[in-house]
Amino acid sequence: MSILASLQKSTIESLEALFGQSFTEKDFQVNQTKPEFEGDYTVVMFSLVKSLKQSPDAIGNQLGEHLTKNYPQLFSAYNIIKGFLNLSVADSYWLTLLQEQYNDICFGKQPISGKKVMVEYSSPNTNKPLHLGHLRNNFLGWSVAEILKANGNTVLKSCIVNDRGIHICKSMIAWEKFADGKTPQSTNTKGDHFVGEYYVKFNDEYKKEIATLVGGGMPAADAEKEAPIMKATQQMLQDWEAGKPDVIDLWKKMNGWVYEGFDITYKTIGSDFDKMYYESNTYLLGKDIVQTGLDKKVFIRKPDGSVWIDLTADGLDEKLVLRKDGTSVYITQDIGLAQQKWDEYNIDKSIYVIGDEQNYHMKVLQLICKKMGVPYADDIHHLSYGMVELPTGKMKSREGTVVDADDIVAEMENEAKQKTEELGKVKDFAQNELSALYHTIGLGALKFFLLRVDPKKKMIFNPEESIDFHGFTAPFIQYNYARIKSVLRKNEFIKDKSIGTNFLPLEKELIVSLERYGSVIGEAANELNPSAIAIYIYNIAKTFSSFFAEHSIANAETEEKKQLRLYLASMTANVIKSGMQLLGISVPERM
RNA sequence: GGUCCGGUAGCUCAGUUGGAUAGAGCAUCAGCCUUCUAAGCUGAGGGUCAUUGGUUCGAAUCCAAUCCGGAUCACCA
Repeated sequence: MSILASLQKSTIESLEALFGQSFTEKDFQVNQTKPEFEGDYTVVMFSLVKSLKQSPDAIGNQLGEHLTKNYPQLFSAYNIIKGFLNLSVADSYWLTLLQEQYNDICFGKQPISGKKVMVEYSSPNTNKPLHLGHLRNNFLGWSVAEILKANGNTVLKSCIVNDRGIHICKSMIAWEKFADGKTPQSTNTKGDHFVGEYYVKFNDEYKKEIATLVGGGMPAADAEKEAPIMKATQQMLQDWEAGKPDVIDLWKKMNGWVYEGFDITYKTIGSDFDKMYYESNTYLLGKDIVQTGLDKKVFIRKPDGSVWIDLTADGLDEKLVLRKDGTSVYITQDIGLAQQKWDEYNIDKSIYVIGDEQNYHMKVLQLICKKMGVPYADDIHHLSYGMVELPTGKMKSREGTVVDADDIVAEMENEAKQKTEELGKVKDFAQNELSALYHTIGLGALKFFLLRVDPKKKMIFNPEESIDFHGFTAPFIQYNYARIKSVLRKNEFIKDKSIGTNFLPLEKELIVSLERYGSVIGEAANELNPSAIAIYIYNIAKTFSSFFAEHSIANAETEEKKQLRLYLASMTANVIKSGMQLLGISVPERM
């Protein structure tokens, strides 16, 4: 049990003993004590004043007295300032914690609870390479999955690949028209980048054709539909759906190129999946559910044959679920795929990591599920994250204004290489060790940069300014980890040696922070928010860094102090490594 | 226009769900390497928490109105 939970429990027991009423942890608030006051945790008295009809200080005195007298193993002292009861946790509590946990790599994590969660993330299109926005999605999804695991859930990572549709046909048409038989191999280009070039080519050509038509006097709206390359693309989509062999062959060939490219990127950034869904397999799903919905009168069929759901009563609009020709739309397959996930895996919760531009869509999906009365409707959760934008605005693959994923990773690794060489601390590393280190630092800095902010906030990335390696960054945390490991390599624990009986302020601050790790994992899991972990780990590293500058471990005043500090350092290293792992960031033994 | 999200230091962001004098990093300035890794440490300056009103012991946090920015409201996905 965490010290916070113990404090809540003992406070309830004390209040009940003192005042003969029953209480819950919601009747009072517990905070960490501000550094300018004496104590570790603070119980705020004001909320108790009304029901107890006594002054805050009077209640605080009785409670503080009762807690220190009856729970001496937990609390050693108290003071009251303006209605805040500040409690000092007994040093023996922290010392015991340290002795028991200093070398436990599972510290803070929950045992398996049996809950099964699916996290869908990444969801790429097979007509272009991944960009910085996809990286935010990938890092978030992967990290949330790890955080949920650490909190006791069984997690399945899934991915729906957007591998068919008009946008895929666009790059296919452009390749047919302009490539002259070129391939990724013949041009020595990564497959996803190769295909992406033709997606851009399509749009260039499409714009030209529109301009010509408009120049000839056609209204712009008509020109968009009448442009020959667009008509050819639409014909190709129909041929694809009809299964025309040469189109299918081309589709398979070009998707194959993209997958070869994606495999490399996913391997580099450390994304993995337990289950792949392909839209080419799922796009017909959901049609039978629409029929059920019609029978249940959840959906309505209009005279032209199209099927709709009326969500105006819920503050939304009428939404199409089936076209008049009977073909399905985006939401139709999502309804079907949601069902399939439950049928296949018997999951308790389904999390979709999707950008906030699709908030409306996901709301509609959930509402439809509710109205259909499916049992999992409330267990669908949209983890909505903000877009990554450039100072000039949104990134657009069509127009080539994107920060490419492969490029930015390579740049970060290169940056790591330069800085490492400047510092010259690892001159004895072999070449493969060096490249591994650059990867760890460069990718770590990038992941941390994208994960340290609240997911739901949009973020602006300025390619002109390089991502920092100092301060609130992964390299700073990694650096502190490496410093600890260095100390631990040079100084051995002494068996059965006592670790003394008290703490200096920075030692205390560190152990109090370390103790909170489990609670932080719990919070991050509840809120699906990796930034909670990032901020916490950074603060641990920062506290350690101050401590490290202030006090010597190797030359501590006494053997006891040295042992205590070695334990503290060891536990700090474990928590840093564990927390960074939840973010998908590894930590080097040296740097 | 409807719905939703956001506005905190020059910049990028925290702010424990209503608690004590609003905190970090970057940038600026001043110190600190003959001792465990200076990708570091210590200190300084920097704030009308968009604005106005309300709720109460107490508001950056909750409510209302207003201003500004963004997303979305396709027989696209």
